[in-house]
Amino acid sequence: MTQEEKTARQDGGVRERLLAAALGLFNSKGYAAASVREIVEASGVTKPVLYYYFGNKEGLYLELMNGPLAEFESSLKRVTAFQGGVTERILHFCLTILELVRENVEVARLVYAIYYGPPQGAPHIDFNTLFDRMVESIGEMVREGAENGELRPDAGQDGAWAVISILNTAMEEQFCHTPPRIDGPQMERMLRLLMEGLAAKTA
Amino acid sequence: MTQEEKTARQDGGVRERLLAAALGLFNSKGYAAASVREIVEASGVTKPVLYYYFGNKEGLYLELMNGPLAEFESSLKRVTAFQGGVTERILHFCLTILELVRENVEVARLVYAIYYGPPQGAPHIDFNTLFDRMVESIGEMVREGAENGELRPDAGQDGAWAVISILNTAMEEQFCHTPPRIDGPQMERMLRLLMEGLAAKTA
DNA sequence: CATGCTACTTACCGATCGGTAAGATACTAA
DNA sequence: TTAGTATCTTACCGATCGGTAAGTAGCATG
Repeated sequence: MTQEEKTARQDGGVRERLLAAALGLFNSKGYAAASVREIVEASGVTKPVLYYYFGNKEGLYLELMNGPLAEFESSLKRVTAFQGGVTERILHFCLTILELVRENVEVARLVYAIYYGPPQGAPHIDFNTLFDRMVESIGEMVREGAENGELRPDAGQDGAWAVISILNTAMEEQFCHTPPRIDGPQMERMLRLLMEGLAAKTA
Repeated sequence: MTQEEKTARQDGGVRERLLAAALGLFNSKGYAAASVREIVEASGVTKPVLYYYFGNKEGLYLELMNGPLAEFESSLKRVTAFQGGVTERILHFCLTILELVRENVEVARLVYAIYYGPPQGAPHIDFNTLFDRMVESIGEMVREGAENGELRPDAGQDGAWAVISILNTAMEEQFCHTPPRIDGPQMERMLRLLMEGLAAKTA
């Protein structure tokens, strides 16, 4: 066996296979009802391998979550750098987030299931900071819009939450329906209707 | 033992206690992770009693769901009878639905967990018709408003879905946060902002 | 009192659960 | 070749799972 073959054994993709299988099964059955036995069977390895790589079921779950979460969080940071009028910035923000969700539907689905569902014995993961970050960013944009006269002065919290509602529901649609009943263009149109209600009155 | 005491034994509330315990545990742990043992323990009876009344775990779950679902559905029918301008009708509709959710937070929480989460081995319950009914009612009101000139002619699907988004997110807030970040009055303000964007242009 | 029914208990079942000890295999370095 | 390490397997563990058979207690009726 050569050095490359050693690499192949070391990096035979066991970790990735386990993570992929776990994602699928946690999504389709939930944490509690997805057994270690079926996860390893779907990965083509034996049970102690899972314990070798991840310590236990919880460790697998935490690693499954923490990777995409960090990625999503860094993407969230980047998207707030967009420049333009407030309406265009809000649209850009929401469309980018929605695209992110569409590119990671399975992970997003699991995140939402965890957020809305019971823990099922799974270790606690706090998604609030992520969602709160989005709420905050949108709130900041609406506030700026109200201050610079682009949006009505009383747009504030209510306006921000109305934007968040449209984004949130559009995101949820990506994994609740096949095909989703709301796509990017439709969410944009919805937001534009709302932004008209938020617009400063010039008459 | 008298006839009243017989009644007491027959109606000692065992069914209700089992349903209440199941609701709490399904909500806090999920269907799969909530065991029959802990449900009966929380009810103060023994395991075969659950099987006596409900046949099995699935039967308990189905009965737990079907009761409130039927109630929610009949409430939904009644709420569409309200008369008034389209904006007022939409507001009334959404506020009533939100109030219904607030009065049945535990059931609503479980419904959402089921809707967004994996089945966990639980029997399938179709919530789509319920949600679809709401989507349809709101769509109908927006359509009427566009036809009678109260709303802009292109309000249609996008406007309806924007309303649904706000209602949906407000509903979810009732069990995601304590206290919820969106209450009835705030949802109303959000909807009014949106309705301004949907309003027919008279200028 | 005997019988039948309802509501409930005790004790048990086979199956599956997450996890682990002991061992085997492959590889590398000395 | 030996020793150590990484990666993996077989076989097993105690605990819990949903479910059930057999029995008991309470009650009403004839």
